[in-house]
Amino acid sequence: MRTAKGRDGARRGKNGETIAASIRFGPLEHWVGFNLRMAQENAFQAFSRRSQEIGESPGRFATLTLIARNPGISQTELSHANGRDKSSLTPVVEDLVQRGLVERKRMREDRRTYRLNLTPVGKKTLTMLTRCARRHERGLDSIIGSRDRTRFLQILKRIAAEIE
Amino acid sequence: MRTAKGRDGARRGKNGETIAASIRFGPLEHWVGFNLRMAQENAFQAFSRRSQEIGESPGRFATLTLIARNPGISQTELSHANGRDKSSLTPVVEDLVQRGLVERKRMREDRRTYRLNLTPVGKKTLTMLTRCARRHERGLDSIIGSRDRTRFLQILKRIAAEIE
DNA sequence: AGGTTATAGTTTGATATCAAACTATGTGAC
DNA sequence: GTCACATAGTTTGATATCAAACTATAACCT
Repeated sequence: MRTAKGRDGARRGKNGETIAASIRFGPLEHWVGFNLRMAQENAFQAFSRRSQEIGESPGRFATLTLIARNPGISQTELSHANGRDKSSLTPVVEDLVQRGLVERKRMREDRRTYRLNLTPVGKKTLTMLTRCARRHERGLDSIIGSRDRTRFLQILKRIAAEIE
Repeated sequence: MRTAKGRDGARRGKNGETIAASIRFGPLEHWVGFNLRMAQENAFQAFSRRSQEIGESPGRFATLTLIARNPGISQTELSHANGRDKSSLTPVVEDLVQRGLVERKRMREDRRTYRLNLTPVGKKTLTMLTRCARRHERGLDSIIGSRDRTRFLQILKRIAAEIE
């Protein structure tokens, strides 16, 4: 076990174990890009664990929410709203339809387009996932602190919207 | 062109185009997890475009920086520091060694472990990538604003460290 | 109508990632 | 010394993603 090899200072890896200590991050330490990635990936992993407890993939959550809130949404609209390429959505929708969470109908007016809607089963699943997400958010909130939360969220939104 | 189909309100997709408008995000709007993902992914894409201009993959940047700052680091230490599984690093290191950016030597004391170091070519590449990253950071800084930057960074670090 | 162009969704090929199984070395107990 | 166990790195198999090519419809212009 040669983790701390003479130098000192401890740090936590994503599974909570103490990692090699003594790692120098140099400029990464102070750069937003790197820390944004670390925060997002760790938060995503945490949510992933939670949603696996109820047997759903974490990526399904935003998809189901967007369908629930926008009944009849098309796949392309959905993929944009969710920040993914439309081609990524093909297998996801296929799976959701397969498992009876989502209903998919061709539009009359434009037979290229599908309309997506949640089935009752889909709504039930979304309810459970939403409970998961709320617990997850409570965890995040307690880390961020209620004083900074609004500002923090605003900055995240601005980054997503304005970075070029 | 049937993007805005009677409803209103505009929004920007990741390539800057106006997207379907009228999408309702429901609770996602106010949730940190979702907005963290959107911010990170858009920021990463932006950096990706920049680093492609100099012909390097964006993921190489953190890797090279960590090697530069921790000469002789092992692959496992590096993967932890970078928040990736050690197995993900195998092809990356192979590529970097192949292209002469990184030098890789077996340790005497422990012949399971490799030591990684930058070659002169690797250092030069890192210098260019660092310039890219600095431009990227300036973009982020101007979005965040200097008043909130420190606090924002601190929160990101706390999320990465504390979320479970 | 016919031809051009745009759009919705799928397919295909590439990349990045993880987790678990594996190989090889090393460490410690006895 | 030898056997059980731990560790460093690789391999393998699965997943998620993108981008570009493709199919089918639709819209528009003449």
